[in-house]
Amino acid sequence: MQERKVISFESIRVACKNCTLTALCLPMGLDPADVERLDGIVKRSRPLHRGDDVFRAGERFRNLYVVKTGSVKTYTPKDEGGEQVLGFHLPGEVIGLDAIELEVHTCSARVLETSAICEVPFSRLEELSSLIPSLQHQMYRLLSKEIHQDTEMLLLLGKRSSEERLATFLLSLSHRLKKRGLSSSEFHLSMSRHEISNYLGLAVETISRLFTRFHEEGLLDVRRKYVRITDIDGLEALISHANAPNTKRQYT
Amino acid sequence: MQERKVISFESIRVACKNCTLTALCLPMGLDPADVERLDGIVKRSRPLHRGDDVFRAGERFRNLYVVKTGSVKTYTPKDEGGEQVLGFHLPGEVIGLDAIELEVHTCSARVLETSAICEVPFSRLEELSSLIPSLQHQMYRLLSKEIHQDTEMLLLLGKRSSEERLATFLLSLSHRLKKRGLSSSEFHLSMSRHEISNYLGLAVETISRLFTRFHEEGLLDVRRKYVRITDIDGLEALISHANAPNTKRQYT
DNA sequence: CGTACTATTGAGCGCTCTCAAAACCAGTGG
DNA sequence: CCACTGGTTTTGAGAGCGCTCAATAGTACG
Repeated sequence: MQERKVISFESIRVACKNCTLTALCLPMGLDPADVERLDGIVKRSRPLHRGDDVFRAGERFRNLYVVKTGSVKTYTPKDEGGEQVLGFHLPGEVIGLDAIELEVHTCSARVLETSAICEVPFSRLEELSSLIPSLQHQMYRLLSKEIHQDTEMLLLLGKRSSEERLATFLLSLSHRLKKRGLSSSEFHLSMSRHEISNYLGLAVETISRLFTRFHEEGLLDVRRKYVRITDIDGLEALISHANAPNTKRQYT
Repeated sequence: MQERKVISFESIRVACKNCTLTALCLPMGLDPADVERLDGIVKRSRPLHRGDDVFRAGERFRNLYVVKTGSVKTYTPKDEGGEQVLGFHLPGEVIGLDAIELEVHTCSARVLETSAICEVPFSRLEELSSLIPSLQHQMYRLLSKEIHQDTEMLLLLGKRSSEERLATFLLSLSHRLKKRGLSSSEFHLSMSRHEISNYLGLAVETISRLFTRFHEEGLLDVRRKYVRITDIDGLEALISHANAPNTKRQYT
C-alpha cells in the first residue's frame, strides 16, 4: 500500500487556488505540494449558462470535468429526439468518467443553471497520477465510487416503487447539498419535473402526484422548483422499510 | 498521453502463464515483460464450487478477482434474507471494483457453477500500475468500462419493457460468450430463473412467460437451463425499435 | 396580454405483479 | 424400480401501480 499523508480538508482549501476541484473530488491523501501540481493542470473554469453543453455524446474524450458551482445533467440523446437522463451533478462532482475506456463521450452533459465547470485534461492527469501514488489512489477511489453509486441506482430502478424512488432522489440531493455546506432541508430544484421523471424511470404525472402526496402527508413543502423538507425522518422511513426479495411490500 | 506498445492478443496469451487474466481483462497495451510482472502478483486460482462465496459484503477489500472459468453472480444480501442480484460475470471479467473506494466489499460474489477465480492483491496492482503507465491506463479503462456498462443497465431498468429486458440479457450473454470464443447461439444458463428475474427487476413468472413467448415466436429454443437462439435478428429487433421519450410504444 | 412551456389534476387502461396450483426435475431411500 | 421430497419452472386468474390520454392551471417571456 502506498503511504500517504492524510491532511485535513481545510488545509487543502488553503493550499489550492482551484480549491473546489481538489478539495471536493480528492478530499484527502494529497501532499500540499502535489495539490499545487494538480492545480497546475486544471484549466480555469469557464462560466456556462442554462442549456449549454459541457460535452456531447460522440465527441472525442479529452477532459474530465468538475462542477464548481451550479448543476449539470448527463444524458444520452435518443435517435427520435428524446433523451435518457443518467444523472444530476452538483458542485464537486466529476463527470466524463464513463468516456475513458473508448476515448469517446457516450453521453452528453448539459448545465441546468449558470455553472462554473473545471476542465481537467485526462492525459495530463494520467501522467501526474503515475508520478504521485496518492493521486493515483484517489483516482481509483473516484472511479470505484462512481461504480458503487451506479449499482445503488440499479437497485433503485429495479426494485423500488415510485414513492421510494422520489424519496431517495430528494434525500440524495439533500445529503449531497449538506456535504457541500448548503442547506439540506431547503433547496431549489434546478431540473424540471420532466427531467426528474426521466431520471427516475417514471412519468411526469407520477412525479407531480407524488410531490402533492408528500406535501399532503406533511413530509415537505413544495412550490414549483422550491422544496423544503419538513419531515426528513418521514421521508427516510419511506425508503428504509424492509422489502422481501420479490415483493414490493412485506405482508407479515 | 503515455506511449504504449500495442501487441497482439495472441502474443500476450503466449507470454503469460496466467493468460486468461491478463489477456482478457487487459487486452492490449502491455509489454510482454510487464505482463510477466503482472502475472507475478496474481495468485494461482483456486477452484470454487456452486454456492461458494468469492467474497462477502462487509469483508475488508484486499483483492480484485478475475473469473477464469465458470460464472459468478454479485449480489447484495438484504436484511430480511432476500437478495438483489447486481450482475453475472463470465470468464475474463473482473469483480470487486466497487469496493476500492471504501476498502470494504459492498456486495457479495457467489459462484454459480464450478469456477476458477484468480486473486489479484489490489495494493500490489496499484504499486505496479504506478510503475507501468500502460497498466495504469488499462486500469482506468477497466474501471471506466464498468461505469459505462452500469449506465447502460440503468437505461435498461429505467425505461425498458420486460420483453426488451430479457432480450437484452440474452443478447448480452450471447455477445460475451462469443468474445470468449464460445458459442453465441447455444449455451447453458448457469443462473436460475429466479436469479435472472431478480437481476432484471421482474418477477420469476414474467421471465418464465417470456421464455415461452419467445419460443412460440420462433426466436429461441429453451429447455430448462439450455438455450439456443434461433433468430438472433428477431431478438435484436425487440430491443432496437425506437422509443419515444416518455412512452413505451410509439403510436404512429 | 398573448404565447409557449411547465406543472397539476382527473379518468381509464395495460403491463407486470401477486397469489395459487400444477407440472417437472433431481436426489434419496425403501 | 418407484414413491417420496424439496426444489424449480410453468401456467392460470385477478389485482394494482404507474402509464397514457386529456384538460386545466400556473409561470416566464416577449
